[in-house]
Amino acid sequence: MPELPEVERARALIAERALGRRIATVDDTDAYVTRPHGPGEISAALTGRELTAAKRRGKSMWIETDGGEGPILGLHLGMAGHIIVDGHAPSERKLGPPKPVWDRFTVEFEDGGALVLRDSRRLGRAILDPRIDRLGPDAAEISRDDFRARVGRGTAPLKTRIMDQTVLAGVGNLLADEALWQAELSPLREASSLDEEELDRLRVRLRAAIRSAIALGGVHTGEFIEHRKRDGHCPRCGAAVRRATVGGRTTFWCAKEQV
DNA sequence: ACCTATGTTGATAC
DNA sequence: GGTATCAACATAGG
Repeated sequence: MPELPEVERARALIAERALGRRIATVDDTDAYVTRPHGPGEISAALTGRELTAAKRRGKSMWIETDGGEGPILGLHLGMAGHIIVDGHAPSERKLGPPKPVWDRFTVEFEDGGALVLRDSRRLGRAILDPRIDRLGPDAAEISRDDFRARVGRGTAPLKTRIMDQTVLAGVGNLLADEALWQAELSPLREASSLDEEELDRLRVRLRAAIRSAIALGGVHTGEFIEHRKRDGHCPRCGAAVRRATVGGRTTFWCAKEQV
């Protein structure tokens, strides 16, 4: 489920519970999650370092060490990853019974606690010195002018455009459907066909949806999300929701209101 | 049992 | 460069 709101909650968890602690050992033996690093490479770089900052842009987060002087640990939750610190999760939703094999990457501290990347699907990542320069501006921070210029162009469908992480960082499939529903815009609209009023409306609604999701616990708390299913109905007007594949992702929208 | 679906990203081809 | 498609992983559900 991780989109921007879930990642922000994970980042906040790290900031609250893991900063100021020194690394004793690192389990980086999952070669897939830590690719392209070799086994022991991340461990060698991080052992003995102190975690000093936890930052985020879109769905990517990273932890600085030794006041920014040490190596940077990049973390990505993929499609099913969670961050656990000393057994605490961000409490955004029930975690199923964890299996030890789901702990793909672990940082143990000198005080005995640990930070774990728990990921049933193994599509999360833990790498050194992640490249965040390819990401667009964070979806929660982007300015009005920047949003107009970056989103309002191209021939791709609007939904595809706002999910392009190089255009705007942080919007996933569910958040996209929620924001487009809030803004009453069709996911199929050609991105460059939006006027400034529509772009501004989308930005405002998107930011509101993000803030709400962070506060309430995740994107699944969105007002439209529970109606986002086959035979669902629009919670505003009652019209049947339409379903289609847009940009390779399953998409639901109110065909009556979203134009 | 078998098939389809799934919140992300990246590689590849046109 | 922009856009579309598929694959990577593993699990859940009809």
